[in-house]
Amino acid sequence: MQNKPQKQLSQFLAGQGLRLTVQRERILEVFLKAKKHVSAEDLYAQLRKTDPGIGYATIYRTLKLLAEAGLAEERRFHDGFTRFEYKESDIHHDHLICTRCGSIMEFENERIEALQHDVAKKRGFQVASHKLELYGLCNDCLKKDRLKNRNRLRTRDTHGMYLPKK
Amino acid sequence: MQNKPQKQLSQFLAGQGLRLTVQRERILEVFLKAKKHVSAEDLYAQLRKTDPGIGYATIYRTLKLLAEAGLAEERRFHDGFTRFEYKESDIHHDHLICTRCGSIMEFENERIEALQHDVAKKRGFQVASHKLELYGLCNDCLKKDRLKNRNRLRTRDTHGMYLPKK
DNA sequence: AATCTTATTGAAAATCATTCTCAAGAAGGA
DNA sequence: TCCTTCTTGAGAATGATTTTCAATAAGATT
Repeated sequence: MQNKPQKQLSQFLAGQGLRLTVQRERILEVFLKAKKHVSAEDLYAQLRKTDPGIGYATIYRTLKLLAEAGLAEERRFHDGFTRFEYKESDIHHDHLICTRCGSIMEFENERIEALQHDVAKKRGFQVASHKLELYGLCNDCLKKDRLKNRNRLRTRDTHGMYLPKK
Repeated sequence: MQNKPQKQLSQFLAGQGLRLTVQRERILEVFLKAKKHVSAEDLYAQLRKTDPGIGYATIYRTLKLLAEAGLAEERRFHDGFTRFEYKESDIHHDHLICTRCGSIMEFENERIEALQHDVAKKRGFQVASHKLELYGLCNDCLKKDRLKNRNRLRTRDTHGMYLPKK
């Protein structure tokens, strides 16, 4: 069961009259090992360590292929470039994105999905896919903020005024 | 009350030590008249009819200003470019986007918003803003599909096979 | 294994929306 | 009117992604 994605790719390629190349195998391999939400740049940086000859174009092309093969999903958040995510199953999930540290968390909520369909139905709209992203501050960043505030409190003077830094 | 947006802009500019120019006035005017979700290109096309001298850069710059002044909101859907929408109030709304004809509809649903906050709270995440987009087929496009299918049924032969086109 | 066809690759050029640069032109205060 | 500083328009620059094209490699055929 370990090489299911590989099989899925080669079957897709065969079905389309396309060829399985070393580059495609390597890109898939690194893509699977990578953390979620990888950009083409991430993959390029990772791949050039082991496959120095590989080009940007090939990575972009292969990523697109993986998406067509159902192995990857294309995501665009608000930082200007496209990220890809391994698609393990058909379970859809949404994202929480920290605007300070850039971390991305996932969640799923069937009640939200149900309400979305209600809204659409009311308008005669047939939903094919959706995108829900919550932007804000993650727990870690909030913690750091609280720490900073606590320190600030400690450096007030006797009148309760903040002392100048340093 | 008709020129509230104009006032809002000039107050914003004054507050920032910026200047109210004819270009800015014209762009705001056309922006307000335009349909929702205008791109810089839309505005450029519209403006060049009456103000042929105006440049792309000025439009982009002004649109950004309008956003800072709280008059416009920047939106990025999945067609590659940025659209701006007049912000009439603080009521947030989400979008239904037809992937065939490109039409964009709006909706608001407080129950969805409430659930979003629940999800975030559970992770210690502080939501500042969010984005919810439903992609699919709008009522009109679905109607057209149904029509097409009906015609197709009528042109089957006596064995129930579809007849070749034309 | 040798051959042939056609997909694939890498490098560099092209794209395209958006941003920046900079000299010339306006706003608005003195 | 003069002066300072902001703004403008044209075109160059940016930067992620695509395309081009000649060289290379997959995989089918012999």
